[in-house]
Amino acid sequence: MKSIAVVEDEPFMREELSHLLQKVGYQTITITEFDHVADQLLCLSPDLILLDLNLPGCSGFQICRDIKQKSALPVLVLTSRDQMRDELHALELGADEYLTKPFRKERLFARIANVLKRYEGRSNLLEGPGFLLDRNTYTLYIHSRSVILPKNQGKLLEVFLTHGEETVSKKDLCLALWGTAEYIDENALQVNLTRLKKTMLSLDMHQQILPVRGTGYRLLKEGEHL
Amino acid sequence: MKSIAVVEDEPFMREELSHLLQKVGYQTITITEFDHVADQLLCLSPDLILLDLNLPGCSGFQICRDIKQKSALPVLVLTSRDQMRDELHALELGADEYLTKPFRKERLFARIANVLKRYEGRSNLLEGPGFLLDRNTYTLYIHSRSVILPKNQGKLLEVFLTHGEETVSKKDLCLALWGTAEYIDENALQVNLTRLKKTMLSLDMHQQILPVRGTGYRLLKEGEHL
DNA sequence: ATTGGTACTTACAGTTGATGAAAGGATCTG
DNA sequence: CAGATCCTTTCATCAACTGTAAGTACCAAT
Repeated sequence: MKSIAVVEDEPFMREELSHLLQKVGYQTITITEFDHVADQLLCLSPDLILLDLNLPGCSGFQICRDIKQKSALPVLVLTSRDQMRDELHALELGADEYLTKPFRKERLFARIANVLKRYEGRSNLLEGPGFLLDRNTYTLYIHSRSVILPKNQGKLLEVFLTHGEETVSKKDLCLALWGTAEYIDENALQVNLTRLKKTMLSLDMHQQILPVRGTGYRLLKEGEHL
Repeated sequence: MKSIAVVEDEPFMREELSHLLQKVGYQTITITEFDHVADQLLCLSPDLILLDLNLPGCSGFQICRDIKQKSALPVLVLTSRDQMRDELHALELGADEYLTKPFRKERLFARIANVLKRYEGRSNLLEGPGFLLDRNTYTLYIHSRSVILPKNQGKLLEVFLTHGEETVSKKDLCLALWGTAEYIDENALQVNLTRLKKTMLSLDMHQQILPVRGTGYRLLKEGEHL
């Protein structure tokens, strides 16, 4: 069953929404504490977020931005503000849909189904700057092309992506490749890294892998120049 | 530059749209012949389709369905009908967005940008009933899982999907596999079909491949039982 | 500048998995 | 039942990924 997080401060509305959604077969999670909403949501990681814009003490826009920055969770903005500016703003921030209150429940359901369908199968897609990586198959999507990375290269790239811009120790890399750090074959790791670098180059990925002497490796930050 | 196909029968509106879109940096393709619209669009394969529902002599719904069945091109339905029923219907058929006329151009642009962003990198995804197939890598997405099909199985599935529910001749299948129908190795084709069937079974795909005696093969229709 | 350590490159061979050939079995249709 | 059509299994070949090995380039401190 798909779960939907309802972020809405007005208690009656919140209950109503939750009830409606449950009736058509969704599991609902209601947010009642409006501090650190984005963090709460990231922690709960529902299948979809219904987000009201008018919240006490915090901006719905900000929440939307935070969520989109730190995850790929779908966000459906639901609000009584009927301002064009708001809608454009929300969409710019990465909201997936925008509905104004009052709404017909059929419309809401249709939009929810639409967004959920749209996200189907993306659950194991890792987002990198300018590309996507499927954690299962190590299929890499970049500039409307797609390539299958060899397993080892995929694993390495996956580790780098999940570590953001921090340095990843060789131990961790070996662990990811062979499940053990016991016997570290530095050379094999080295060769695999070289191969990954080569394929990344051939795909015009501006992302680069830099050595951190004596420690490990890290991704070149966006906009960073050596 | 992204290209947008405008499907709109009213000449003034069509020109207006085309002009607006060009001003903000899109290349536009206007459809002026309303026979076989879906085929025209598939052939042109623009980055996005702006589709009016009220067309002379053909149903916008049908066009939408056809397009979605044979491709994964993004469709933004734009219409003067303000019926809830139409909107729900369009969304069910797979439309990506629904806007009613009259519209503010900012809203249109925002939605277009939204849809385009959403489709980024997915240009070569083929949509089947309940799954997606990457035509490049033959990565299959189903039930939030993903599997890489061997090239031959991928090619076969691709052919079936692009043929909808029609029967595909063995000649066509051989052509897809080996680029030639000259020397048809019936057996090799057979073996590859069997393999595809097996993997489809193992993935719980309710879709099945049926033989059409003496002719070729076809996909089991949705909901059809043997 | 030299030197020891670290990072990189290249070539090669083993392994794995996809493919097509072959042969025989199952199923359909008249 | 007979002939055609369709299916299954097994096996050898081939391509691609991987680790090994050996050697080269780079760096940083003395």
